Amino acid sequence: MKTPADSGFAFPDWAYKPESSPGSRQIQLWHFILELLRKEEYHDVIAWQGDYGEFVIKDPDEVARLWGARKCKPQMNYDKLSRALRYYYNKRILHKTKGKRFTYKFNFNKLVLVNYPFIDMGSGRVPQSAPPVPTGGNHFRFPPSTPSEVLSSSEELRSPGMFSSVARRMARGSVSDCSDGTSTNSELEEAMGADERGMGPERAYRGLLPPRLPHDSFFRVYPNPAGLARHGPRVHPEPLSPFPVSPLPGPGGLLAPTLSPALSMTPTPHLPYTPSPSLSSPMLGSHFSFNAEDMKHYLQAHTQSVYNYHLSPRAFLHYPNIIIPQPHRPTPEKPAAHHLHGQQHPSLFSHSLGQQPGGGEEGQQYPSPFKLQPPPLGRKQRESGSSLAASSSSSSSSQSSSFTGSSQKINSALSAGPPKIKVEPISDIESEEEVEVTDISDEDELNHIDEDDEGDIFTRTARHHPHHQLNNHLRANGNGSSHSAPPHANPDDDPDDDEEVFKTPATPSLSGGGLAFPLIHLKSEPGQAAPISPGGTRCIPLKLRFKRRWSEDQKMEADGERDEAEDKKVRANGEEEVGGKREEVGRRVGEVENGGGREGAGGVILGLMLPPPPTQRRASSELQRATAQLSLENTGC
DNA sequence: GACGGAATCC
DNA sequence: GGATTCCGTC
Repeated sequence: MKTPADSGFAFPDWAYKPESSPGSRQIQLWHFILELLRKEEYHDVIAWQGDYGEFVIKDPDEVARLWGARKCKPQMNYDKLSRALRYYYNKRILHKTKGKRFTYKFNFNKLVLVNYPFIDMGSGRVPQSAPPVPTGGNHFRFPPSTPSEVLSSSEELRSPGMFSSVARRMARGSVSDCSDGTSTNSELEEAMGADERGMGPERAYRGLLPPRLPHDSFFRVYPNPAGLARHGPRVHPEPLSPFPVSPLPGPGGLLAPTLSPALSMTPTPHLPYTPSPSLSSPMLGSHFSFNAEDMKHYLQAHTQSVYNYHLSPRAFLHYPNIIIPQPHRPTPEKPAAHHLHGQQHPSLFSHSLGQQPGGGEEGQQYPSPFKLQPPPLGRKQRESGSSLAASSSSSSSSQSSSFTGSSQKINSALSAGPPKIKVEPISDIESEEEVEVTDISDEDELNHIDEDDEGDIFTRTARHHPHHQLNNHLRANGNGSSHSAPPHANPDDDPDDDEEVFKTPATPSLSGGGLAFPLIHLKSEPGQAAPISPGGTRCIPLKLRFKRRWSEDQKMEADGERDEAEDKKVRANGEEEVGGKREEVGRRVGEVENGGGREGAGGVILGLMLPPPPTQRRASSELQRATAQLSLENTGC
């Protein structure tokens, strides 16, 4: 059982970060930890112990030394290393086992979802050291509800040794170019068996993968488009529940997936198990058994759900061409239409999901079957009432392009009154306790998804996105399309943002595909004409929009000119107050001019400020000038 | 020992 | 971005 070297657990090449490439010093600490953990040579230094995924650093100094050697940081010590480990807390990669010294616990679920988002599901290799399937055959059993239900403490079972190939590869890639002669990697290399050394990466990994099933079969969406979301972990603990499972295959190897550790390392009833933020909560009260076919479906759904709701936005930065459905929600009762079938629009997935530098063929090989879907509406957002409805109703547009942290700034600028949306760093928003859902969906079946431990990263980051805000504002002003204004209307001079929004393929038209909502084109090719929304409304250039507003306000101001004299008298008494307002407005204008709002955030800010109250007419004038200037700067729509 | 902020490096 | 380094706090 515990023969990691023989397990053959294979990750596809794309699963390996370039940091893991041979000679790279950029190996991440958690990689390294796993690397050590799989080596029996280092079991006196660090070893799996305790609950599943839990390990103890038996010799902190030595681990630090090894790490330092690996990173060519001779000054490394446990204090520094532990600091690095603590940074993993927020990332949910790791957490501390309270009360146990030097004991940490991997959150493989998060670890893999973030770092191995496109784990190959077509490989025929299965981790033999994965948690066992008690019943064998094609059936899987979910972990016990509570740790107390399992008493077995087999070290072997605890140890997620299916990382063997990963670690093997990491070991291969961990050859340090340090010349101090203390390279940990040399030790690790030596620790590897001859068979491992003899097998090149191509054979050891890539060779294991094909033949693969096409993605459209692997990631085929269920007949019920909403089925994915309907099988949430807590409300409907059904086979599609998006929590990890032990994907051991049946004799026929129906699944035969090369699963992410998150999936494969799920504890079984034999394993002691302590709920962890992301592993346990969906499992609570779940005790299932189902066949491999169900498992396959689940895995498909799970994988897709990862992309819909759970994946770290960072992972998406590598997949710039994803098209995000832009739900138009005149009738919130149509959430099912959000779930698109990948095979229906294969062109949508023509973009590459591969992220391996220099390995573009991988991405071409595996076009994305995923599209982001509007996350469900959370309780808090639902309860927030209609005041937020306008914002929520267009949140779907925001999700399409808001994998940036910059939206937080915008959100704060937009927030008037008590914030209804809690904006947190990405690293913090995955907290199960902190999940706040903002979506346009009213369908309860969807809502529990966002209560997953994985959190709804996209949801929260997306809904604050300036694109969304601007679109929302434009709609509110009646200037925009009845549908979401394409983000083309947004000035986006920030090249950084360009990297963080999904790019739209040349053939993005899903509008004719029977979708109940139009797609939002997150980014168009340079020079591309403003798209026509499915409703037929052409994008109104921001410049023109500002111009209109400018004209209106000019007219209004001219009308109010007659009152100016009287106003001055009043102002003479209230100069201080008005000045304060002017200062405030000026400050906000300054934010715009200073680029305080990216991606058209200025328009958003301005939009919320308009029309100004009569007492701020002068400030409005300044604002208008700033607006005009801004509009001139924003040439594109 | 553990935690996390802050500055800094790469 | 992912550490590394330093440090104050508990």
